[in-house]
Amino acid sequence: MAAVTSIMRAHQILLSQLDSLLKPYDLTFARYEALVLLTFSRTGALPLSKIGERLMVHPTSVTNTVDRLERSGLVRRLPNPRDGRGVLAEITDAGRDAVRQATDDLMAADFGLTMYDEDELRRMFDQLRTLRVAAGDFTMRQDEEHGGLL
Amino acid sequence: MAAVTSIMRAHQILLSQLDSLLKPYDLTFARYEALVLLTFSRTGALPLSKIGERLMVHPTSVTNTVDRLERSGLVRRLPNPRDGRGVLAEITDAGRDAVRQATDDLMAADFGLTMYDEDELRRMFDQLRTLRVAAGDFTMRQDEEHGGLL
DNA sequence: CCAATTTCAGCACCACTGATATGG
DNA sequence: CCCATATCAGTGGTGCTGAAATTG
Repeated sequence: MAAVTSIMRAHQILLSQLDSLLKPYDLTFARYEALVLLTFSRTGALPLSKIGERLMVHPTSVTNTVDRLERSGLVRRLPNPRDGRGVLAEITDAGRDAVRQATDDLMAADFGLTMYDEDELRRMFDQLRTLRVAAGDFTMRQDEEHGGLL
Repeated sequence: MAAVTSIMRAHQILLSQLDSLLKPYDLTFARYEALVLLTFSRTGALPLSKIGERLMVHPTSVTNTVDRLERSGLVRRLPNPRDGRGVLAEITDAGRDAVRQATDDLMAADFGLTMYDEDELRRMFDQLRTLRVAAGDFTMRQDEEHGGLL
């Protein structure tokens, strides 16, 4: 139970710090993750379905996230040329600028994890990986590089 | 960044599992935490302000949580005899029953952390403690025991 | 007069369900 | 005909802000 509470609180603390840092760019952490994913795709565009898979979010949530990004001009929707049912979200130049600046700010703040060194962060990742694997994370094919950022 | 993402996903995975387990009792994890806190207080009643401190949630969120618990009959509101401005949330018999059964279920499911042994869970708690301390968690006085559960 | 406690209205966000239109 | 993709409407939960009433 103590471990569960720790994860819940850690999430709460981190999210509030990151969202504060991202606010100037009209981004939330969820929207930032989606933008980063697009940045590291080969063509800067991905089907919404693929975004949902990678980020492990519900299809309706992807629609909502892309709506919000599109309204801010950071992304634009395109019909998927390889699937008439599908829609691509393509990052715009403004989107690339926003990601770049936001990432600079996040890195300057060590993603809110200044209190840990490299080894501790790696151990934390390794430990939580066990839980994520058990839940079916990490099961997608790595046919698109994303710089190991996600 | 990888560590941040891990914490976010771990939270997402755990919360969805725990909420599923708690649904039969008309509880969410947030409401369950509040009930547990009351269970381990001496008199079974606490001021809303203290609940907010302990759980690190906003005053308006405490009001909302207690509203929901009161509607389900798991808690009742009382005026605070030691502060005319204050309100106590007192756990009811139905509330104690719900906590007992819900806790049994959660323990049977190892709180969604079956894949870890005792040592790993302790290490995880210790590691995340650093972050929580930096954010001001753990700073309240321990004038009420809560069984080390929170 | 100022501060603390609680509540309320309202807003943003996330997760989900169920239904629907369209295309593979 | 069935399945996949995406969208929409709507619900519940959480987290906040700003304002108000009450009391210390």
